[in-house]
Amino acid sequence: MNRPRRWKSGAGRQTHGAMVDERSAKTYDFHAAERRWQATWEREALYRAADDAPRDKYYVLEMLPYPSGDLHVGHAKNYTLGDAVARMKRMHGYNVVHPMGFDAFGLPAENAAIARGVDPGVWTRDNIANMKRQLRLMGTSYDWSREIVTCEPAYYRWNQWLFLRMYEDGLAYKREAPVNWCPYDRTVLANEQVESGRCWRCGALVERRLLSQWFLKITAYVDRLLAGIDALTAWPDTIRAMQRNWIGRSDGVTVRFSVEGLQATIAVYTTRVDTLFGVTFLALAPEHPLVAELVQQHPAHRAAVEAFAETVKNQSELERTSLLPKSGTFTGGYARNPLSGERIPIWVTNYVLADYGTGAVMGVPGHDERDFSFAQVHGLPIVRVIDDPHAASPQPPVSAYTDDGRLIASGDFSEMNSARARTAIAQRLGDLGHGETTVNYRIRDWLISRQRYWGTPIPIVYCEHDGEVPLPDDALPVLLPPQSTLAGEGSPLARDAAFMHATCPRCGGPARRESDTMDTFFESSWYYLRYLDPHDDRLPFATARVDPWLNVDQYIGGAEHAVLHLLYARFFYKYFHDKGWVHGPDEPFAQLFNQGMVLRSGEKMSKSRGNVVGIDETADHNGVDAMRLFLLKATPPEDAMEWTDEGIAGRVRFLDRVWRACEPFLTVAKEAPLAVLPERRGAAQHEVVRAVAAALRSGAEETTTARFHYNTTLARLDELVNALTKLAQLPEAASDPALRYAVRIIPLLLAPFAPHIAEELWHGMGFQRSVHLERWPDFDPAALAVESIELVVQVNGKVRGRLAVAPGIAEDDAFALAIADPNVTAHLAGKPVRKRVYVPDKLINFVTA
RNA sequence: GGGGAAGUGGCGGAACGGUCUACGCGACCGCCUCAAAAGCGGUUGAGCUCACGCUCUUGUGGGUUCGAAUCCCACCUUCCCCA
Repeated sequence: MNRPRRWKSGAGRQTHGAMVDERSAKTYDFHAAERRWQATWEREALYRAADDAPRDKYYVLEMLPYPSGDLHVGHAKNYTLGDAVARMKRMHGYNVVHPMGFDAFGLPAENAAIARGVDPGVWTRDNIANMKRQLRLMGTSYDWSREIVTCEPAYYRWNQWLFLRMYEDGLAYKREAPVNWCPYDRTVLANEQVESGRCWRCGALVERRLLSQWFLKITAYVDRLLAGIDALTAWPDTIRAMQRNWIGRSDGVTVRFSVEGLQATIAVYTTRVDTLFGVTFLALAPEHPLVAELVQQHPAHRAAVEAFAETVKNQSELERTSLLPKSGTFTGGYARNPLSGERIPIWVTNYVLADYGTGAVMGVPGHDERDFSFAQVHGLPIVRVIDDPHAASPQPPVSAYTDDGRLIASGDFSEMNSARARTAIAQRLGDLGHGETTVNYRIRDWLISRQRYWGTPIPIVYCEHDGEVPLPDDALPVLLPPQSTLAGEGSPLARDAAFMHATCPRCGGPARRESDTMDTFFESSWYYLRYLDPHDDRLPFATARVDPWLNVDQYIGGAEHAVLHLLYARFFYKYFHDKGWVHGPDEPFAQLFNQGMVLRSGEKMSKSRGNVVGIDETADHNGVDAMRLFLLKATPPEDAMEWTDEGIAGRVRFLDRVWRACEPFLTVAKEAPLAVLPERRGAAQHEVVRAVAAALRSGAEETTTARFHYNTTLARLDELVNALTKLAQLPEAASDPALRYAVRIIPLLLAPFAPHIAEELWHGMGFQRSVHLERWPDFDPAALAVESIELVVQVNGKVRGRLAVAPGIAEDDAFALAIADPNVTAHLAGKPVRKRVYVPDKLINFVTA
């Protein structure tokens, strides 16, 4: 860890003592510089964001990390990008707030506690200490005075406070519902945390269980969440599309079927009401409330229906909706088609879910694939009511025809096209009182109950006399009891007698606490507001403190949170808006940037694959600046990049080249003026000054456009250092104004990307104040002007000549030169020129007949 | 099945209607050295040609245009999300 010098370049040191001394004086010692400057920045609180500063604000935020332990270079890519943006914005004069904290509740800590017998709090805080060390080691410019740790009572009490406000407003409620149960983590999961029927954390197949659970009513905001997506033009289209799909708005019709012998009707929701005349059965979820009445009416079917319901009960959503043949059984009951009057058998099936739509669907096997396969297995009739224009329908049909088309065998509606029929049939159903148009959403309320220990206790008690009672604010926080027994069946808190014992705030009688804790996504739904008022002990955040900073200008994180965190946070923010706790923009995150992963040998880095490249080793072997430069240089930041030993070595070499080119001239460079372009004595000087301007322009443009393709900016820096290396070899280089200008400005160009060597060079020139308090210089377009440009001459679109001409050459002169070019003349070969295209300073194109 | 993103030298990428391949990596040649490493300088898409040059080349095939990696259509492949 503390080896004083690096591992690869500057070779010979380890074997030839004389060379060590000779060369090391000239070689950049990144270890010493990086340690020294990190300590200095920390001591001077260089990155503290001032709340009262009058300058333009800029809030740059990286997604709150889970403190899982060691960071690797994949994490570093994310933080390096955010840090470069923050530094660049500071250099452009913005008052930047760039905070960091830890999403510290959650299952890994609890599972580690069970596996190794350590306290989850101790495990978490140890990890946080290590991660903070590593984040500092990376040279990041966080304002640590704003740090938050979500497992601390000073933070989670405000989760409880917010929960109580939502409870008062009817947005937090408890109900019994079939829920996703992960048998491995022994807790329920939100729908957003189930991926292809499996637990998002452990991959276990999720089961369905009927449990009483706490929900947040995100569906109350669904229209605003959907409409808001349109305004998020600075978000990646992929994320916007994913959120739209997840919300899943569909416009359809609710149809009510009367049931023979019962007063009740069965409501179904369909987007294909044009196929209503093709209904040959109704399919109910086994949990549908009418099932009990139907079996009472038809006792012969009771045993079969009840047995079926029992087998379905524990099936996962995946098993029910996509695997294997659909199963079901007849209830004995019949309904009537409200338009055709046809008699329709009522079945219970596994593929209809109780909590989606109405818990019942109309079975149209002629035009729906799942209905088709169900009808085939159970011998139900398959009727075509939409004409298939491509194929003469075989009888019986061999597949469902799911496209729109011309209606047939549909009474008055025959011959209409599907779109028109949907409107007409909805109208008729409305007139008859058998249905109406309905908007349906795929998204369901957010289930926040977790039957685990390491989370925010839900501030509710159950009183024998008053029932469910919310705690008053002055009873907060409800603290997590220490030393709970974590292993075993059921919720750890429920087994903690001392915790569970409570007093009813209403009647003073004995009460039992809620033993569920909150989903950790609750914490991360509002943390970015707490950063702006991190020590408030009266409110989660004060409106007057957060408003001036809102909203977040640039949010940076992985795409995996597209429908989890990013949807929840938007929901919370809209609620806060309604409460008047925040004002200003309608959305919390103005711009979103999804950075790509770091791969090793083509695979994602993970401990289980054993291909992790750690921060500590990389910092030790190559230096932090080299690591940052490689992460930014290899690809555009949104792309996945491959970590290679050759790639990082290339950046170590680059920094050595910077040092060798600049270090001998530091003492003479300090007084070089930056406001005016230096005298340029020859081509080498012109090239250096041009390269400076190109790098300045690139860095500024990538920042203001929020494209952040600093890979191209760093390419311009490579060119600058290449040019400077050449210039530095000329005699009398030390007195060259162009060289002094470049050496003076290079620390400023490096500052956002390689902050340590930038500071080392800057102080080497004799400046006392940090380079990170300096401005990004304006570039002078005059520096980009060249004496001679290459004008391309094409004949019929093919390059036939290149002319070296002065920029701004007159069109007539350019054509005269072009015509005189022997190769151009040869290709024109006396053919008449039909058209001449002229792009000034770029190209001429002769088009012949 | 639906939605989205992307296919450019040996490799990562640049260019996003005007010279295809900036910059880096790798490879090769030279200088320095007793030698090597490091460093510095140079070469590096393919084919044809003694050479001047010519032809081809941005997944494939069409289209628009004086001109297409870039815009449009179809297809192929890879990755991501939702079923």
